[in-house]
Amino acid sequence: MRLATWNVNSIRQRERHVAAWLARVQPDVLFLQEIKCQEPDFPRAGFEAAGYSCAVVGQKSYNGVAVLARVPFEVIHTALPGLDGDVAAQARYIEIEAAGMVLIGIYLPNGNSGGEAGYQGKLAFMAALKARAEALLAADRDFAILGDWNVAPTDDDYAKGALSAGDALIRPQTRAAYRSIVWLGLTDALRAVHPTGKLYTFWDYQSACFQRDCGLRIDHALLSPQLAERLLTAEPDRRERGEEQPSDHVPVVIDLAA
DNA sequence: ATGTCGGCCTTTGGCCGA
Repeated sequence: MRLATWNVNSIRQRERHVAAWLARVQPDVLFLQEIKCQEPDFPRAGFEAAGYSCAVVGQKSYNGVAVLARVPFEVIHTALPGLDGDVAAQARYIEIEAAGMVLIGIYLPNGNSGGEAGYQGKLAFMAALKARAEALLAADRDFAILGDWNVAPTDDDYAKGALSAGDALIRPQTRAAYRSIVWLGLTDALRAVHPTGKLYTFWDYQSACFQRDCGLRIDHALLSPQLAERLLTAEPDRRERGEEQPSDHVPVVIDLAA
């Protein structure tokens, strides 16, 4: 079972990249973030022709998530249960059931815009996500949460100079909230496979960041305990960042046994 | 060197978000 997540920074700009990537990597389930369109404008036809069913949670201009899957699935939630306020109206969450698992795709608020209220929205999203994970653990479900978390969990997870001190991606409260989710008993798949050292999933378009490997690890896949026992590999696909007109994020691919 | 993208309105440039 191959799971993946990719912030594509506009699906209409990246349709060909995604189609080629599906053909090359053959994921069973791919979560997308920042599709930046409403559901009717999602270019589903090409993906469906390639054997991938699509579920889309879109909005105009910003945000937007989707899932493409070549295994049968059912959409369970299109918004994060328990979340209120402005951020709750944004297209940032999709939850499906597939192959006996609950699979969640998220686009967590960046938290650097909108002042302190914007940052509080990020924390509110993380609190509600923690509650959702707790509920799934209590129900003894196998689950994974994949997506753009907009959190660089430790100092190994961003290049020096890639972020300013006080950035919402590394604020202590941000990291504490991330840890509190992991510490429920989940496994950060990339770090389970690559425990130390530089490991990035995003390079800013500005200042030749990719050429200088001035990146961030902000796209994560967290696995519930029983799924973690099935973890085989977890890799960022850096190759995609070197393609023509790439997204600023690369896909993260997780392989589970059976 | 406030540097690059994407979307959209205020629309052929400026703004926001990232």
